[in-house]
Amino acid sequence: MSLVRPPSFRELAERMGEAEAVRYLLRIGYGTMKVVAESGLPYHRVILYRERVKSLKSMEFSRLASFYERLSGVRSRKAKEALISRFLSSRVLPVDVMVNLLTAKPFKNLGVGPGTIRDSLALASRWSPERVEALYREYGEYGEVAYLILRGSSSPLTVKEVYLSLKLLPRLAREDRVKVLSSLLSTASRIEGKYIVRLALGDLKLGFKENTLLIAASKAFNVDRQLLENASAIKGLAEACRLASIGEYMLRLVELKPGVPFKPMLAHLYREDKVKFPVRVELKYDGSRLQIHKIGGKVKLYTRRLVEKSDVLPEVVEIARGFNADSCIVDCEVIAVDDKGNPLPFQYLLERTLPRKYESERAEKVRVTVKAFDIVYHEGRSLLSTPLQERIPILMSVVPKEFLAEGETCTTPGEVEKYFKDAVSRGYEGIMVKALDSIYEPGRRTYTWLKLKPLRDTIDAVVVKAYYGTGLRAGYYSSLLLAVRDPKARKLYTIGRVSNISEDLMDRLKKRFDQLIVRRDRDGIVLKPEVVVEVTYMEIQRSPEYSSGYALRVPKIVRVRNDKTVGEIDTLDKIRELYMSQSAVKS
DNA sequence: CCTGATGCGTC
DNA sequence: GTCGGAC
DNA sequence: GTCCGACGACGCATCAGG
Repeated sequence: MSLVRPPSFRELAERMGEAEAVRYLLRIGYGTMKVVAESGLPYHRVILYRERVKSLKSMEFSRLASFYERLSGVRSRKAKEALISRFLSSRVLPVDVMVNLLTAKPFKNLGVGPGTIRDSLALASRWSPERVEALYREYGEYGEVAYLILRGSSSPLTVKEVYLSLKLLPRLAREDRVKVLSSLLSTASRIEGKYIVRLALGDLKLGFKENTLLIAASKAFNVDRQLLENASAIKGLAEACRLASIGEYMLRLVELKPGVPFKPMLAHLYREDKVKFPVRVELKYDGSRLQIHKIGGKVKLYTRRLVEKSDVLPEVVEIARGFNADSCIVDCEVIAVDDKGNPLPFQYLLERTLPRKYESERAEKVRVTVKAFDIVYHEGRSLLSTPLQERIPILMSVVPKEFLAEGETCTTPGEVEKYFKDAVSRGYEGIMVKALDSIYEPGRRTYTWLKLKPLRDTIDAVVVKAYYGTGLRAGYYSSLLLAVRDPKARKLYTIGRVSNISEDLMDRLKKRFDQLIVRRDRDGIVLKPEVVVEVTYMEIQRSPEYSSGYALRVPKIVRVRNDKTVGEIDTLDKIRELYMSQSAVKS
């Protein structure tokens, strides 16, 4: 038996530092959990060291958390702007990091949602997951729940430690994600816990988003707002702010170039008083936005949120190879089509655009094509400030006719009306109306682009369940499950949920619903079918989810029908008919 | 191996 | 994708 | 007018659990 006591973790850490000590133990064959036990360090920190993070030194996370608190404490946007502006000017951290910590954007795809948070909080607080979830229902948000149930420790976390731990999550199995999160939460103070939860969910609930931050940054660094906006659409907000902090001249250097995706320009809903003649009207195709970048033989495709789809849609890459330009960026809609080239319902398209990998069987089942409607870069030249009327001829010279969105010029309301009616009768989603003198403003929603859609039929349906709201809607029933009747089977069949309910109406409905409760379940109250509502929608889809076999896409409440009883609501047969009449127009 | 829960991104 | 609501 | 928060449907990806 050896008389030499092996060195304790303390001694090792003093000799070589915490990180090295952990790695030493791992090297000599200790498992992660054994290192945790031996060192007394929190699990997340051991994992970080295991992943070769050298130092965790940086600003204390508690300082950031109290800044978050101050921000959420002030109500007016002006005040928030001022606080953010001062924070950014302070440069306590690199500017892009500060921006990221305010938008939580880097924490958007961690594979963490309410379920993971519930389990992590349960583990950290030793409450049961059921009780944690019950609190969530009451408060509508997990940050507050964390604040309520964590015991709170005073061990100082650093910003870097939290940042890196969260960024690590996607690479871990779910079980380990829960362990890392709960380790962070056990180490944190209660306020810190609240914001760790919110960061992990990618939503800080500070009452502002990118636009407010952008204005604050333009003030903090004294740069032109338009310039910053433009740079942000191309480089992302964090990078644009970093450039702004160096100097306005850096923003001027940011230019569109093929291969670098940018946020596409968006349209407002049509309003008659917003139309500026002459306009270009175009068919509105029911597909997904797609940016085609071409540079020499290389083609890159990006979605609206800048997700690259080049490998998933090889047909589109092939189409782009045929464009009559060496370099260009074309804005278009990708749609699903049948063998004859006729548009298919949106559902089909999802089977092609959602997968992350290309599979030939899928491609054979659902074909896709594109309908291009704009060009923003051509042979080395940005066309962002070139008016639409000049971009269109360039587009037409680059893109073969079959891949162009159908459109024409209108100079009077009558012509627009005629074009619209024709588009609807041909089964299209509606039309776009664009001012001919408009420039292309990346990332902005402007009134120079308008989308006009037809009013659809309405359906009278009965409310069979009401769901608890979350966040600001906690305590209300903010969404309603609807059903139609089948007179033959004498049964009700669900057709989906609807949620655009004003606070006023929610109050009134709550009183009625509370009289009709059949039973409560985990996410809402099941009701005696009595309250009738009239709803409208964009489209009826086949549904695997609802018992009717159909669901409403983009459903909207029109009004509550106090004059109708369950016996008088619409029937399943009518839903079937409406569905059939849709597909009939399309083919 | 299948199924359900969860998360994500499209509209 | 939509809507309601605050500012 | 602008911005934000709270919501709808779908299908795919991933993973835990039977």
